[in-house]
Amino acid sequence: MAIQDFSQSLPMMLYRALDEILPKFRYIFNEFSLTEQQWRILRVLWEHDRITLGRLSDLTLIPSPSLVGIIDRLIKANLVSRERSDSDRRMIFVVATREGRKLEAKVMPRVNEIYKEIKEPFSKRQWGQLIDGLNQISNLNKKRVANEHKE
Amino acid sequence: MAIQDFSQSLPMMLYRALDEILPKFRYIFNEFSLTEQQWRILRVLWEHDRITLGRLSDLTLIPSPSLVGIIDRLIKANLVSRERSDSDRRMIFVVATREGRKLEAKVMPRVNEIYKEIKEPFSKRQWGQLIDGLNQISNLNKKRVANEHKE
DNA sequence: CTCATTTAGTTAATATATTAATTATTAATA
DNA sequence: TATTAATAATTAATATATTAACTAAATGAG
Repeated sequence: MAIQDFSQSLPMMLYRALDEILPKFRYIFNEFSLTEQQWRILRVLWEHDRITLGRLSDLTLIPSPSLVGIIDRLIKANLVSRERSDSDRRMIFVVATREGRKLEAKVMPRVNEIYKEIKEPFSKRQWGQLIDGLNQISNLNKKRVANEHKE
Repeated sequence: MAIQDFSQSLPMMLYRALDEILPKFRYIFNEFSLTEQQWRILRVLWEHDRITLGRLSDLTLIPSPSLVGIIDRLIKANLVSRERSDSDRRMIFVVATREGRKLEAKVMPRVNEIYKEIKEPFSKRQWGQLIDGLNQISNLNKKRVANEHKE
């Protein structure tokens, strides 16, 4: 009890949860020849007409060095395109192509179905507690910083 | 509201939580020239005199094809060794070397310190709910299978 | 305006993940 | 026992992650 069980540590629990649910989604992505990361990018693009690489990295949690290659492959698959910003020529917008947009109607229903399946055995309260707890973990630093600023 | 917010989806919440806490640990691992995966393997070996690759893969959640190379590099660093089983010559045991064992006393206190820091802002009840929720996610299939077996 | 600094994106080197195929060994069965 | 099927580990090919260094463009103080 002194040293806690590794397999019950928070990082391993998070990994195991992902390990449990991701394969269900990947199975769908494979049908559309998408990788999980490609999916995440498209998923964000369906909510944004165009988005800079930096912001895309923040929203997808894909590190920018990885993003470069992933976008390259999405372009090769004719699902997105790159457009350099005119106002600030350092920035690059990523935009979904017509084909990229068409995928939404095909993939989302399948994904939503699986998501519902995962969520189903939880009560609304349980699920909320889980999400809250995860949110609290994700905001550990921000809260501390916010508190520091208060004084 | 019809389609839920991507950034609040369970997978992204899990990723974000990992993204928040892992760098804190990696900072320590780097001081000992360990990668996160190498750490996970050592962490398990400190609780097992020897362990087969298959079981090591289960406990660390590192896929076995990855394990091969990671173990190679741990051997090169003189932290573990491979020993083929006599009873079943397909199996290979991984064993920590003297040097590998010595790391425990150096790394664990540092890691425990960070872990405590992460856990601290949570009440015991909150933390328990989080762990329970994650456990429930990780056991989604097992429960269903168990229920199916009941009949 | 000029130079130092910051910012957005990229490149490079190495490590790991994913999926499928392969090898060696063991178990199972006719 | 000869064959076939299952298992443990590995290899191969491609994609992604991590960390550091780098380039080009924009910002900001003097």
